[in-house]
Amino acid sequence: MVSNFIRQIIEADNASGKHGGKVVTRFPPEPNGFLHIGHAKSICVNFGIAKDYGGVCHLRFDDTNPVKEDVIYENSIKEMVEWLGFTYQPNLFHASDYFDTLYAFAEHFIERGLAYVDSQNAEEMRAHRGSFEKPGVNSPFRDRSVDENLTLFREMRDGKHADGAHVLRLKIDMASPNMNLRDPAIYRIRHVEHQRTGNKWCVYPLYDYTHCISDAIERITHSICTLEFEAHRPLYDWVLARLVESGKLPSPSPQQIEFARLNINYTVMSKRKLLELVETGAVNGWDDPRFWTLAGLRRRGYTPGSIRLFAERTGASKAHQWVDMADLEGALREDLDPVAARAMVVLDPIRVVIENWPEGKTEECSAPVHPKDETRGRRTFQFAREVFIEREDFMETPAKGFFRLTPGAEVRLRYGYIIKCERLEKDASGKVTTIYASYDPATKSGTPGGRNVKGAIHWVSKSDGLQAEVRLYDRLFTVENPDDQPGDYKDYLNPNSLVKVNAWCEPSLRNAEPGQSFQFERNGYFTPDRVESKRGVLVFNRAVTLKDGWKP
RNA sequence: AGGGGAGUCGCCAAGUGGUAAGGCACCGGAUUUUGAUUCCGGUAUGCGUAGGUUCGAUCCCUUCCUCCCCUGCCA
Repeated sequence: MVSNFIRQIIEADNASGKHGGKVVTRFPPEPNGFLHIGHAKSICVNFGIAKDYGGVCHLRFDDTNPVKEDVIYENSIKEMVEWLGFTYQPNLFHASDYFDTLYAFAEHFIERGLAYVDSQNAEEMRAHRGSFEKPGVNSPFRDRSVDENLTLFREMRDGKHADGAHVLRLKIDMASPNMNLRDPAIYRIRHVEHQRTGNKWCVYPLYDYTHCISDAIERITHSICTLEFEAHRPLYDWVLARLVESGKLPSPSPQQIEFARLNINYTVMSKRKLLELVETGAVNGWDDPRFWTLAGLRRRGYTPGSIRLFAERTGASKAHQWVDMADLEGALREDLDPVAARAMVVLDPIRVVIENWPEGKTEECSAPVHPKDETRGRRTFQFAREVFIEREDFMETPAKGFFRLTPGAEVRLRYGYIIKCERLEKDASGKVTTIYASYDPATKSGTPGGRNVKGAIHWVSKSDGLQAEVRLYDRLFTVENPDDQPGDYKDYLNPNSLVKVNAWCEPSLRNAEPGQSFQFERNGYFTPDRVESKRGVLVFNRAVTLKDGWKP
């Protein structure tokens, strides 16, 4: 386990007995969108740390803004957390579980003269907030009496005022250099039905006020979030300190710790841009396999283990991360290589006719399901007169170092026979349409003492091969950081990010199901598309290519 | 009257006063009927910059530079 600054804080707290050795973290998504790889990182950090220190991690939906939130997002988020391999039961919570307490605490702040109802509109509040260089000025409503504040706040709660008419603010310091401390709003009026509390409330608490109190109620020990909340920490601490000093909340309070969010090159991650790409049809839905949403990654063939490995490798720090897409791909290869069943699939077929093989004859060949695990058994397929090989495994005029099929030369059809290219047939444009070859009957794969050649390529015979659609994905954008380019980020979409091909597959793939991962030998890792692949109509997604060490 | 953070190999990332871990990538070499995997070996006289303190500095002090975040009744 790699050390990082968060673990150091926890270990120091455990050593001093600050929380009695307990570690309780939380993953607090707002149910207003789908999870992406950045959230996965946060999930792995929070659940991972809890697990490593014998603690628990809560899943808490930050559902304080009913105008933006929806249960469909909540369900999707739960599904993805589970898919990643983490268990949140019985620690599933909602900020809305605490609305009663939050409200009572708000009255408590009013009674202590630490909160007031402000009747300025949003524009006036903004104008009075000042700027980075200039202090703000107090609201004309700042000195309302406790009774007046209480009365007004209760009226707000009781639906006597329109949206935006008033807001409840903490009375801190309008001159603070930290904008978050310039009398932050903590309650606003929203006559909107809430997905969980229905029409019980028409005032809803804001994030800064809600989050810290929710953490404290759940006895979270370490509240891990991203860097942009650093400037909110003084407010987080201020609210809890006031509640602790009046005995409303226990001590010690949770500690907010911020780490750098994850960025990955050749993609965009903001909710707004993801939504725009979906709505403009640049991609096909939230689970498009080119998206780094978790739904997209899953559909593409990424495994939970690969994402956990990736999260572990990228670590947690306060320096801004800009991680190579290749690192995620590497983690997938590493996760899949030891377990993925192998199969031969020709993605870009070229016909080969073996002229000295009798018409109509077939012969069984076999190969291990996994080359390093014979207990997984073997798969079988036919050798026949007519087979398909990969177009890129043939070169009419071979480049230096090319040791696959070439005119007059030999190559092994993996698990089958050695063949020799005798002559070619081309169409009008010069494209090779058929390779005529001969085979050497003494070279069947596995023949003791048999001769061998340098090259071995994959193939599928026409006699028992299956046809399938295979979707080849590439990076969604052509530049490392689409957000940092002149013009619109959408100008940099990769027009070749999806290429569909008709492939020939060995028969063992007949019953392939979504959720299964296969290594198509010498090509990459593929999975049946969970939406469109069916028995008899196979559709595979390429999750990632194999590493290719060949350079001409 | 601004405040808060960050800068260690191509990408991540430990170390925080005793002479630069590790991973990924990359480069060699071995094995290989996947140009994959696996296995061996290699890769920062250097820690944003310039000074200072010290026997000794990535670490402490000072200067400067670069980047990120903060003025929602979003989270």
